[in-house]
Amino acid sequence: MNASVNMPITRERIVNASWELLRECGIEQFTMRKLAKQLDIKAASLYWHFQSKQQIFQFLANEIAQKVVLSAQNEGDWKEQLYRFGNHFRNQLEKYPCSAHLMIQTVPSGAQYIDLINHMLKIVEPLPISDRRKFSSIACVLNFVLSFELDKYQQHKNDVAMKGVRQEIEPTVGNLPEPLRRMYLNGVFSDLGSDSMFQTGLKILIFGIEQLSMTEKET
Amino acid sequence: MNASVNMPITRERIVNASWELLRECGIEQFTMRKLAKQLDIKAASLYWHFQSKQQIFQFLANEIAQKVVLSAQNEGDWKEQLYRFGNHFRNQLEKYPCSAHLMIQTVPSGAQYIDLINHMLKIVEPLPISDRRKFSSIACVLNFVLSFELDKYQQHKNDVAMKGVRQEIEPTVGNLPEPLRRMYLNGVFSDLGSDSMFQTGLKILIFGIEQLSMTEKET
DNA sequence: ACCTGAACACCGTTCAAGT
DNA sequence: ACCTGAACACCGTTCAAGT
Repeated sequence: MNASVNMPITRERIVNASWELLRECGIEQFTMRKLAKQLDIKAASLYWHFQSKQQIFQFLANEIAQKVVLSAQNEGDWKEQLYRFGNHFRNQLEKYPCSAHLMIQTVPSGAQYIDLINHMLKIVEPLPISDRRKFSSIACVLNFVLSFELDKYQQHKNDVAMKGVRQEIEPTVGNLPEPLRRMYLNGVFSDLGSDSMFQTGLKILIFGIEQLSMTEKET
Repeated sequence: MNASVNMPITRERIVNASWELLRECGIEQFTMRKLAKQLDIKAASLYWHFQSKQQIFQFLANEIAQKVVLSAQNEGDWKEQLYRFGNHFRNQLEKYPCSAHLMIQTVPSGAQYIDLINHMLKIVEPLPISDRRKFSSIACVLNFVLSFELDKYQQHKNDVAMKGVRQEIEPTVGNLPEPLRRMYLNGVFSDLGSDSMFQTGLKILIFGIEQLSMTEKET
């Protein structure tokens, strides 16, 4: 598959091939044997460079975290920063296949992951709330962005699975309960992973964090 | 394993055994062969009752969704309702093993899942915002609760994996960056899946949704 | 109708052996 | 140091055959 015939196998080449394989097959079809084939070696050879499949995934997740932190920029007050960061984070996730899956499956022990958390903590640092609440706040944002991408991936998978099998879902529209039915007919579901939905969610979170700080101040 | 020697295999018995197996092994070790062994039958037999492992998972997820909707009660204004529902949802998820995993992996096509969405939509129905924003709002809440349980599960897995290997994490505390270091020393991480963290997250979301409605009204 | 034996086409991982 | 052959201990799923 790979053009390079005799280039030595490096960690970097394995990582590149992994991204390619993830893009082609998705994470559930990602296989050590397929990965090896892509590099024109045998599966067993991979274990000289990485001690397990899980470790490869960890490495990929760390790479994403690193990219996110490195290319992030902080300007403006905490609200602007958090808003910008949310969007930036999402943009980065979209560049890598299965990125959200990788980050969720991963134990957040890598240095890059820690940097990511810390970067977010610094944004909410000036807020007049307890450390616990700061942490809760950024956990919300992090989980929101990740699960947003996760949902989009799931939905895309459903879409390709349902290809042409629309007749199985169409008849059920009739007995959808209200208000779901109305929303479905208004096409609310067609923009399930859309940008506007993301912006709304992020807005909710930032509004909420702001409000949390304000009520805290009073007490 | 099961006491019943000659009871016929029913869908219900398979489902019960599945819950048991999930509780014992977790979702990643859930195996058709193990499930069969628990019922004193062969793996192949399961395929007469369910067409695939995925379908069993779907069924379990639907069962959770159903329980959540059925035992939910709506009192008070939308804020109270949403707050109560968030807690109720989480309580139900905690009763079932791997519940969040099941619900995330699942395609939200089952009637029970639809009822769940619809139940939440009804709560935010009186809000003066567009349908799209209503949908975004409840998606946020849903994802929050699910990813909260997901994180807790992950963290628990890490804990048992790290059992007695503390010395590998302890030395790194020294070079944790600020403000993460301070928070770690203050024990913020010890209550990672705690109730107070959940309440804070939920509060943020509800505050945020409220704020969203207020700014919408102005325009 | 319901269950099983036996197989198929895979997995991740290990390890002695090769170069 | 780096790679492979061959195996181990599994998977989910199918299907002819049994009762």
